[in-house]
Amino acid sequence: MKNPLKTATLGLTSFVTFKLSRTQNKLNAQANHFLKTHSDLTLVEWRILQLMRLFEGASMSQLATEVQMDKGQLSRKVAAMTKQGLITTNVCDNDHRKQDIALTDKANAMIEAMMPIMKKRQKMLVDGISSEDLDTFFRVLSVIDEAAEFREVS
Amino acid sequence: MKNPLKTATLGLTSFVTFKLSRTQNKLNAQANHFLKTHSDLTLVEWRILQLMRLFEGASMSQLATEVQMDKGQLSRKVAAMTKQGLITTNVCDNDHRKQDIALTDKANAMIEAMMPIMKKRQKMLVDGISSEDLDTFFRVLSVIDEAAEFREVS
DNA sequence: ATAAATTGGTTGACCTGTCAAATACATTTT
DNA sequence: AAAATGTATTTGACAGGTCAACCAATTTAT
Repeated sequence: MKNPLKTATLGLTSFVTFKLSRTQNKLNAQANHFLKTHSDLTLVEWRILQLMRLFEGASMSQLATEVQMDKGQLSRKVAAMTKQGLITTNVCDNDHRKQDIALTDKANAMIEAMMPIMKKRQKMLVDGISSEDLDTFFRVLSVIDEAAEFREVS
Repeated sequence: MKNPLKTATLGLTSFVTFKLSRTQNKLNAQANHFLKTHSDLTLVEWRILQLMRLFEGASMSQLATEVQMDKGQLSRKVAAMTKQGLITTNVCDNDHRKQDIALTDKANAMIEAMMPIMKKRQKMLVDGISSEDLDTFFRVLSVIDEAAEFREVS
């Protein structure tokens, strides 16, 4: 254990958010590492590609709200990725405000190349955790996720 | 439920990191909201104050490694917060590289004023979760936290 | 039909996060 | 004691994230 959760030894234990944030930072760093060593994609780009793959046909604002991502950031990233040849955009026929966005073959190839590694990583992360524990984990996480929407205390 | 975890309905279920990141974003937004409506502190500033309170006497680099925070960012923030009168810095007598940093009365007052609200928030987040489930949650989180350090798959 | 409100997307400004290089002091080696 | 190495902090550069203003197209209300 190179870098133990020393916070546990202090009063921080009760602070769910400290631990979550810490782990989250480490996970991001790890994901970035894998992407950098196996592709030219950044984490943000990878996430956008995944999103587009999973929510095929969704508009930009749909994607943005779907994963709690800023629409401005998404807009800029989509523009950049279009320039890189990963995405094609066309104004929607029905609604001229919307953009029809789609993955190019190049993007799909990148996804296919990277996917096995990222799947292995996901498996590795939860390796050794029983499925009951994992269920509980997700259930608790989802309760916290909902509670994170409250804007009033007490 | 204003903003359900729709990801659960897709193949994303298996992606621990997507959910964690999503929840983490929402938690940050919530913390920022509480801090903004009840104080003049940003989330980063709040975290630094907490750190200094809990790891009293620690050097900047100790604090930084302790919570996975960039030392550069910390350095800049400490400078800014010193200007705001929240922190005092003095070059350490023993080792002239180090800075002895300490909270001012103003900072301590801010912490005391804010603490009850933030504690209530933490309670609210885990309200209704049984202590067994919460234990499991933290245990699983800590396994993931360790696995996040691996830099090789398969 | 026209004004008002809403929605999808873009842009600017600014703060946060990350990485690497630079600086300055301290310790170890020779 | 000088050179090399290590450590604490600062600074620069740049990507990522957030907020708010903005424009254009569409829908709703009058």
